[in-house]
Amino acid sequence: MAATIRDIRKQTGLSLATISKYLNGGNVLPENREKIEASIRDLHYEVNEIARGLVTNRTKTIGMIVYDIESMFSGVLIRHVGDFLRKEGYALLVCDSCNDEAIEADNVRFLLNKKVEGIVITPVSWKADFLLPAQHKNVPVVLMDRSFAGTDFDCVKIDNRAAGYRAAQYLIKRGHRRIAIIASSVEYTGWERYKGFKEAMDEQGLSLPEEYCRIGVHTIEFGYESMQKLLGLSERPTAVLMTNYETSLGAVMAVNESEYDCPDDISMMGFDDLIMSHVVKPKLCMVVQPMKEMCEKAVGLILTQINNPEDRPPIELSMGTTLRDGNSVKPLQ
Amino acid sequence: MAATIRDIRKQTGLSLATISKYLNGGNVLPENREKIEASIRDLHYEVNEIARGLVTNRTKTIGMIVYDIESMFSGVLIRHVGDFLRKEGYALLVCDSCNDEAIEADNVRFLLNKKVEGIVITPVSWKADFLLPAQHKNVPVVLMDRSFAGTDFDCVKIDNRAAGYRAAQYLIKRGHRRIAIIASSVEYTGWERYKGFKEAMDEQGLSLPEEYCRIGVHTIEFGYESMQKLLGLSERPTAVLMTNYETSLGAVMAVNESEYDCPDDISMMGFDDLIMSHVVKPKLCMVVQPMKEMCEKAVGLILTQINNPEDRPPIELSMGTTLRDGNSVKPLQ
DNA sequence: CTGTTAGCGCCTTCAG
DNA sequence: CTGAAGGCGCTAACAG
Repeated sequence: MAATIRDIRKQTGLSLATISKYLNGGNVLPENREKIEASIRDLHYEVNEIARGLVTNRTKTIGMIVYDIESMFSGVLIRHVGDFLRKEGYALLVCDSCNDEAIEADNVRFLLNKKVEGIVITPVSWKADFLLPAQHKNVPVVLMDRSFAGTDFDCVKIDNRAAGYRAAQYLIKRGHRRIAIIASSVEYTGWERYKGFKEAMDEQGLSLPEEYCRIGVHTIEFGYESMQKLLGLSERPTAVLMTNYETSLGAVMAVNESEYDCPDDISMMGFDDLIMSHVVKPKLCMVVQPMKEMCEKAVGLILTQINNPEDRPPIELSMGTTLRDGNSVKPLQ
Repeated sequence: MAATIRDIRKQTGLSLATISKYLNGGNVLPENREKIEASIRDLHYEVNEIARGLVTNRTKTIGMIVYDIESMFSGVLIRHVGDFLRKEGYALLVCDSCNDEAIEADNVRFLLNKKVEGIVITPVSWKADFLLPAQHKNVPVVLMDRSFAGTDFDCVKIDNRAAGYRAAQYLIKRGHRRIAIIASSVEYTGWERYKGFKEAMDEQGLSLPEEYCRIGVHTIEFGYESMQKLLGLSERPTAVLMTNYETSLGAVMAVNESEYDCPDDISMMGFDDLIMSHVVKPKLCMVVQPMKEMCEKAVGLILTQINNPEDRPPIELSMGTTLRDGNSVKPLQ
């Protein structure tokens, strides 16, 4: 079996306490220090984090629950959160909620059993009940991407409403009047973005006919179908806003397969600049979230909570989005 | 703090051993069983897996290392491996190699420190050196998707060479002679699939001009660029094989944006039926891997190794692929 | 079936 | 600065 500090004691003649102190960065006489180091090399000793965890009550592990691991958005989030955490010596335990609230609740219990020190989550549910067990055990939680009304949790997201609003404004300013939207009533983000969009339209006195308003779910399929439907209307919209990456991707595919040209026949505006943008023509105008920064903030928040367990009001970070120019929107008039 | 079995002892008057036995599914007198269960409910007791792990030397955690978490392939793998593992009470610790061999080697050490009971990995490296530490510690390893020459590890993958071969045959049988390929020299899978393809072409005495042979890397970008280049050739190929999901996606986009029509002007054959297929028109002919079954097998192998630590020769499972028909390949003549 | 007694590998007092 | 002793929460022999 693996070497323990007892083996080192045998080799060095020092006591367990001294060795432990060395391991934890305490002061040890130079000669003893050398003895220990030599022994560690000799025995290929490595600290048993499990045993350490039992006494310190720290596992150096964070749980991350994503709403759907098959979404590309989740992949990017996991990568960056994992990266930042690793730099701090933390591991990431990943759980997938499969867009299902019951599984999501299970995941929380599961991670709690694993004694994670904190949970970063992109929630499926629209209410916070399922996080109660974490609160009871004082396990820090950071919400990402989505949040709940009147929540008690730290949260990192963009101002989805403002993003939707600005996107609409962008199109309106360029002379568009018949604007359609592909959004979601299932995902919090899609719904908020829709509300911002609607607000801007209302302010300008622009009507949003029912058939321009494609509210469904944030999937490639839905983006694709919706765009097909929109293109098939007798009075086509002149511009369409897609409220997330998947719907953007689906919509672009539908247009490219159609007889219509973007931006000549129809203007498009998307969300979330993931891999797609390097590939798609015309270059899509889109609302871009600072994904990496969001992950950095989320990791910062969770570590702060872990290291300073004092009670403080929850921090809600609303990150700014960028409107990235492209040539998928044609100025009218 | 959280309740321990000592608290239960206090409430029930039973001994630690009895309670422990109950917790581990042993036989306990009905009345004692009830007492314990009542106490557990009362105290909200939950087993401390850390403490348990310290004595049993089992963490009930498996590490999974993916070559690139931003690839959609990885997302699907993680989902299914995670699902099957959860059913067995195991957690999944996910690491991302970012397509980088150094990070990959780090990941192995990291997981070993976390005392995972096994490692499932889609490797980046083409040689097994970096897995030596796991072998030394007798930590089971299962390779997925890719493997090494003369390896000592259990492995679940498809016969990539045969898949490439059959895909080529499919096109040749339908009268295609000028066939191009978009493959990879970086990824093991792409390279193997290319070799199978080449073999079929050679057997039929069909030439593969250099400009038809686009060997690069398995990304959307590369698939996109490559298809553009192929479409721009004075003597266009009549069919193109893309050797993975990302390149398939990129190639489809390039064709749809071009002046050419699939399958009238160019036939296409892809790999890996992920989300895309529900959306893309024309329905792409593709080589389909049994992803879910592969994950199930991988989990089976790792659990077998864990539960029967006897030495046995490595098992290499080669799963069959399906050629899914579509209408992206036009029969010539 | 139940209870007692030792540890698992490590950290943390407290004396020295 | 170092050593001895006790304990983190649980399981694994043994006895009874």
